[in-house]
Amino acid sequence: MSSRAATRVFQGVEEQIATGQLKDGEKLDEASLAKRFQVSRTPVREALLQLVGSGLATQIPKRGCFVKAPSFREMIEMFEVMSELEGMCARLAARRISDEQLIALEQSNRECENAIKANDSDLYYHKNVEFHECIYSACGNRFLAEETRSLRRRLQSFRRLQLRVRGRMTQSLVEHSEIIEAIRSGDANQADRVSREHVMIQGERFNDLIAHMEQS
Amino acid sequence: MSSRAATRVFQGVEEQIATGQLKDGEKLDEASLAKRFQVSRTPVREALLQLVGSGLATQIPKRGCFVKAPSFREMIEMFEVMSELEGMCARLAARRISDEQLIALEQSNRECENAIKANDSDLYYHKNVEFHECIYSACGNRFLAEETRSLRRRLQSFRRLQLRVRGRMTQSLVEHSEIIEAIRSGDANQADRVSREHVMIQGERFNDLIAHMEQS
DNA sequence: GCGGAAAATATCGTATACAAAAATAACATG
DNA sequence: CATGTTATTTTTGTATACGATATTTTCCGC
Repeated sequence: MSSRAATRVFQGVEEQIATGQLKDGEKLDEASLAKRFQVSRTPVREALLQLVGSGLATQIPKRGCFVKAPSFREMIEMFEVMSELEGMCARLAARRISDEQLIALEQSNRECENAIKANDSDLYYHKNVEFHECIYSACGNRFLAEETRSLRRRLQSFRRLQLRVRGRMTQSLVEHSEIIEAIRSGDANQADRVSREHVMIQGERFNDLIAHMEQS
Repeated sequence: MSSRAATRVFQGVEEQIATGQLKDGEKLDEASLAKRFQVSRTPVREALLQLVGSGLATQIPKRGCFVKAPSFREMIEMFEVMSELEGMCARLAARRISDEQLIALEQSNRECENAIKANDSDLYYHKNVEFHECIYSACGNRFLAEETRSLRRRLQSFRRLQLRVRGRMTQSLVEHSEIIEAIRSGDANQADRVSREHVMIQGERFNDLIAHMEQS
């Protein structure tokens, strides 16, 4: 439980947008949110500011705040950028990774493997984050790492769904191995290429998922 | 004059950070800022939130807000990412640009040329922004365009200095022509490569500039 | 009955007041 | 003199109150 009311509101609304309880275009009324979260308007306003800042809402001057859930198109666009950033991280990591960092990378991939063997998709989810975190740390560009992390967080809620797609975890692991191999051998171009594909495949899976959801 | 006090404070502090009046690590005291800008603490707090959101300040819980001017290293890192994003925009634009957009791109470059002939570096600055804006629009990925714009804004104040470096404007124009040529011929790889270099050269110039400033 | 103007109402942005938490300072005790 | 405890003070976070502006409603003239 966060000590800050503003943070609670922010995360609460964020959650409700991600889960679809708050739909695109819906009005984020300050008074209603204040009542719903049992706080005053002040922290609600701060939360809304942050939501606008992180692109989850839009503020039409003197008209109010509205939910801005990413459209299908925007999701694809975000994946396109994500694949570029992941590729860049891997490319730089291939050149700059230290021995210790390489060991940590390999270790985290083994843990991914164990999670699959245990058929624990939640565990896999976390270990997968760790795997990519290793690459971000190893890219030697903290700004890039932070930007990539930020975008990852934004795609996170959708990403969690993707892993439940049949066979995705195993396939993902194969791709991880390819990434590791490229980084280990210092092949920047290959690391870049494989990482991009790793993300874009998820984008395609996401596509499948949406299509599947729309059918039912 | 902005109608919002919060915005005035935000832009004011942003400006003072960019110009070095507010130095790295300096405390952003709510009460002082409120007095300085002749407003109450409420809009000051909103401004600080936005500053933190855009990475210009850090908030240590229960300790206050502090200026976080990018270090030299961070600047280099940001340029590294910027070159990747610009490259991506150009690469996608090479594949997706429409005839009208291509014409607009060529037009804005001619205007850059005129600005140089008139030796008007301020005008060149704006026309240069327009030139790149054309590419962003043509990349067919609005999310990417917005991210690139955002990072450009963040590097903006430094960028303005770079243009005053001797001969930079003319050199920049040559690079623009190369970018246009690559995009016109639909050579995505070339567009990517040239655009990256276009940005990275600026990064290097920035490096020169800093080195020069440190000497004096 | 319809269009437009004016009043009423809602809502946003800002100011101020208050409460809670933490840092600093002062003090007492060993 | 040092250390631990307590009090003071600073500062943060939240609530509420007020003024301004936009929107809606109502009412009057046509």
